[in-house]
Amino acid sequence: MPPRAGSAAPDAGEDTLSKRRLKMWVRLLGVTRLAENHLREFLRVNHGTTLPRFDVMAALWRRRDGVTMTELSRMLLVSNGNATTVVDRLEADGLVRRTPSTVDRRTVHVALTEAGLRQFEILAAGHEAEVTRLFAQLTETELETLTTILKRIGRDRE
Amino acid sequence: MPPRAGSAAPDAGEDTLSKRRLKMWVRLLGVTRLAENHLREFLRVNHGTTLPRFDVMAALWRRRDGVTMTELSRMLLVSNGNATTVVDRLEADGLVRRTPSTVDRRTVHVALTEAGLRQFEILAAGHEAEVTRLFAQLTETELETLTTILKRIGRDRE
DNA sequence: CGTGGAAATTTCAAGCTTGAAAGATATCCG
DNA sequence: CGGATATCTTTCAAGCTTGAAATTTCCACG
Repeated sequence: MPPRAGSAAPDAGEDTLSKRRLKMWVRLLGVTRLAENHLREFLRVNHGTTLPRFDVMAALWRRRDGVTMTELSRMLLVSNGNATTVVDRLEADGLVRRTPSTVDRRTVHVALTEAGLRQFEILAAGHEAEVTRLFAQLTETELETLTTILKRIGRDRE
Repeated sequence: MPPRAGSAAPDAGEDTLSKRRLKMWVRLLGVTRLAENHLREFLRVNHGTTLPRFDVMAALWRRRDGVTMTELSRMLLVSNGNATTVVDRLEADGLVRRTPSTVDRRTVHVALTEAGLRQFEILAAGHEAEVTRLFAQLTETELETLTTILKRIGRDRE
């Protein structure tokens, strides 16, 4: 690999910018999968539940007065069919409730039940502790920097 | 929310450190899902393939002389059963090949076939371009910073 | 040499996920 | 009003994923 002659690159190694973006993405994916695997294991062993169920409950916790199925699937970045089946199971377990909308008969409002609310509060505490453990090695500065950059990426795409 | 009296926090808002870690994780997950959804769509529409298939092929590309099933599942951070089924399908399509190990009869070596190699080279070019587009808005500095922090997180956990 | 435990792979059931199609309802506009 | 178009949800087939069990093989140690 010959050094590019007239290049303005500040000698950050052999890689093109494109390759560096690719490597960053591979790392990003790796860190995310590692954390997801860890959290899945935690939820399974300590609470007998799963990541997708937790995600749905967390979304419904944030929007306490209820959301439509479409809103839910957009919040979670999953397909509408997926949202349906996870909500089906949670509903069967009495953790969420579907209520037909009165103003638009196409839509359904989904919300946590009392039982769902109580269970989520327990799950959330453990989950937060686990996330803290997972990222404990980050300094406050790194945390801020990371959050800032991630916000910038998400922009225009949410 | 009363400000904590003797706190040493540099007024970065109302959140505890723990909540900020949680929010960072939520952003991290969001950015990753967004990018994954985008890449899945790209592979499906432009190449008629899927993300897990691409991931397996990419791993086999990096380790050209072949890996065992266990190595493969560790590289991808997925279960061994999962690796088996994805490799099954790729093998049925003639893109990868299983070869029983001569030294350890429990293990199998998996590698890309010629056809798999050729296909992967095409996929990889498109994939890289797409990743570049996805993260185009990051400056070089941000890219370096992000990569450094992600490396630090991955450490001790890989 | 044998035996017991460890490691590699596959198999399987259950749940997750997507993308497309179908059915119901709403909205726009001529 | 009425028809075309769009939106919301569910359903379904196919593929993905996990975690546990079963099978085979290896290795350490008595």
